[in-house]
Amino acid sequence: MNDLKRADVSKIKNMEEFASVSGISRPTVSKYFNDPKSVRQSTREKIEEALERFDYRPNIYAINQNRRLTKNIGVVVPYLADPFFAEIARNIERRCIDAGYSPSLFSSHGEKDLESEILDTLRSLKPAGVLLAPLGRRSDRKEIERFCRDIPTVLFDSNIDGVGAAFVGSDNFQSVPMMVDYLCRTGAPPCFFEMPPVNPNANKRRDAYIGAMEALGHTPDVIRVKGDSWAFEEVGFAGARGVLDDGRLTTDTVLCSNDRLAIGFLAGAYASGVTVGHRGDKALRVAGHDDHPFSKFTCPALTTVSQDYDSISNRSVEKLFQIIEGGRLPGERSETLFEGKLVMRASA
Amino acid sequence: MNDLKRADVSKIKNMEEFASVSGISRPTVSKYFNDPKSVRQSTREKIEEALERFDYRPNIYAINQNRRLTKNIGVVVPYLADPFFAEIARNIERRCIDAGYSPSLFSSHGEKDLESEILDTLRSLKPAGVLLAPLGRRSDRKEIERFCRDIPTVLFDSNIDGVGAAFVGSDNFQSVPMMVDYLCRTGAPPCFFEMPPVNPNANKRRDAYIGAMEALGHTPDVIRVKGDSWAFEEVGFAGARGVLDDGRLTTDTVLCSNDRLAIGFLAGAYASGVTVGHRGDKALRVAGHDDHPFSKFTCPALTTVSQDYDSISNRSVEKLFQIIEGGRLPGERSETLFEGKLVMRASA
DNA sequence: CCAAATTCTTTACGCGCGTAAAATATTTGT
DNA sequence: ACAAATATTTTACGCGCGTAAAGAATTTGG
Repeated sequence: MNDLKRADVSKIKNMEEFASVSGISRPTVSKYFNDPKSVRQSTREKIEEALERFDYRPNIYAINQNRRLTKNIGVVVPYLADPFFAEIARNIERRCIDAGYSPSLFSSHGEKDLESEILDTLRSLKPAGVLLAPLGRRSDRKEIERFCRDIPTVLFDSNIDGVGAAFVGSDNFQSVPMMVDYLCRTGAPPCFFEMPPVNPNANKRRDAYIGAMEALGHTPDVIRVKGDSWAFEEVGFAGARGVLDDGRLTTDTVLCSNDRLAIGFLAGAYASGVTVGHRGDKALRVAGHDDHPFSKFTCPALTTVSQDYDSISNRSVEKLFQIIEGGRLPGERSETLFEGKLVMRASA
Repeated sequence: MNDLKRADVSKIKNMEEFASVSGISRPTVSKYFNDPKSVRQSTREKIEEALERFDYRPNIYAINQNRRLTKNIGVVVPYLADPFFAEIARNIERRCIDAGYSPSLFSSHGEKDLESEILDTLRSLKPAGVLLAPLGRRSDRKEIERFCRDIPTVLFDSNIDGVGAAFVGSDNFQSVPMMVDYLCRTGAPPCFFEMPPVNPNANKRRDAYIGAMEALGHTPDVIRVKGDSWAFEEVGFAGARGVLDDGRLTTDTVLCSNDRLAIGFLAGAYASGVTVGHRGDKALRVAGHDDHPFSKFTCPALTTVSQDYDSISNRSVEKLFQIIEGGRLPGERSETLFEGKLVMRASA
């Protein structure tokens, strides 16, 4: 009674106290918090009743110190200021929480050193698993390999051959040819507008473009502009102005290697007084790739290929849980590629 | 020697082992990790030398369990898919890391419940302090108040009167009148295009608009459109189409309550075939507020008021550190407002 | 109603580190 | 070179919880 009264005024400070006010032993309470279903129904009710009267949460530091494996999931994206990744991160976080894990979100901000730093930080978090969208070509491959050997890691968005337990992304060799095909059916064959590839997707898309054009009997025309930062819009803008003002374009149709580049391109075209749209009265057609959240709101709205955020994030998380809960069976490294869908808007 | 050899092959597993291989006692090593400058130079060198030979990092869970106060900083933004917040978060994270703290980033995703959940999670992280940009009107005020009583918290971007140790944001009553003044000098007085305010800034901006118009001898004209989600672009798009197609506009100049709304408005105007720009041959002038990272790339580029990301994030962090390191002196609740700068682009 | 199976309690130890106190060593100032 | 100031070592305890083992209590099945 004395204990109860004290606990009533001041807050519960540890599991011992909480166990006593709930009338259950501490080890059982501990078991409850690890998995509520692992204790008898009547016991569970007692605990949950106490949980309503007193607000107590186990100390996560003490928990994690003693568990072999924490319930933490690391989530790393290359660039959080890109709404594409923000959206995927959002999805992933929710899935993890729903599955009883604690996600921690990190952004490499396009910097190799920061990416490595983050991996180091993650190590000390002793996470159950990690979902990693690498920077790509900028990444320190060795570093990431080492990391993946120690901690179950699923790569997404940007692949690194043979690294990690699985890869989930989109199938550029399906989506790009589809877009090329569409553009050729509806007008002039496109040129391909790209910047120095900061990640492997960019390369694959170029190769896919070239293959698709050749398959259709057209000569590929790749235009590479300068700029290797993650400020894609800026690069696209400057590139467009350069290309347009110099009259370097041999076709009136431009396929950009991603939407952000296309958004910059559109702005550049506008600034140069070049009209864009799929209708005949416009000077140029411009298409992108990714269905970036803002692509709906460009002027004109951007024709693009949608990447299925939901599927990619869901599958990544599923894969990771399989590996974690399957007890780290090596199995084979799996690659899951989702197909893109053509999104026809006004720009092409 | 035996110890050394063992440590050489297998990795260092705790501070005890690391202390022995570095020839320093554990408590001193502990002191070093808390603050490298707190030990003698020669000792520090010995430790850092050992640190290069063996890669050891103290177990953060054990550290945080025993420290009265952790070195964690919580960072909460309302909506991470908004590049504005992504950018601020980036700045804040860097500052925290540089100051030797570990930031943890959370996004409320526009959901009240999630915001409260995050505060709960933060509590159990026992952070030294928290930087919180609240959802605003959607926030659970009581909940946030309780939180701020327990943990040193600096609010930013969106104020809640009297809550938290400090507020850092931008001065809407300076920036909006400045924009109104500019628009009136260069053309017709603007109407104000807004959505139901999800945060106090929206309200303040409307009031500032009304005040500024009256001060200039014009009749304010506030147009409110439907939609109370955080999908501002969508709301702006639909709102623009509605307003334009119905001919509800009484002026050719539109001031939007923020850039994201303006981006949607521009897309809507384009879709409705209404030209936008500051030059006389355009049908409409449109201005925004915030200097959103994408505002440079709209068509036409958006005239807006820049919020100084850097200053806001820096000052927020500074304030928090003052409070943390000043030993939680209550002091007075300070409010810091930064002035915006007019950014003249093509849209108005 | 009884034995078997399950679940709980008790007891006890350990995780890796912070931290305090007292003893010892090193540096500093003069 | 010596006393004072500072830094380090030793020793020891505790943080809050996971977890294991053994015995006591409860539930289950027939």
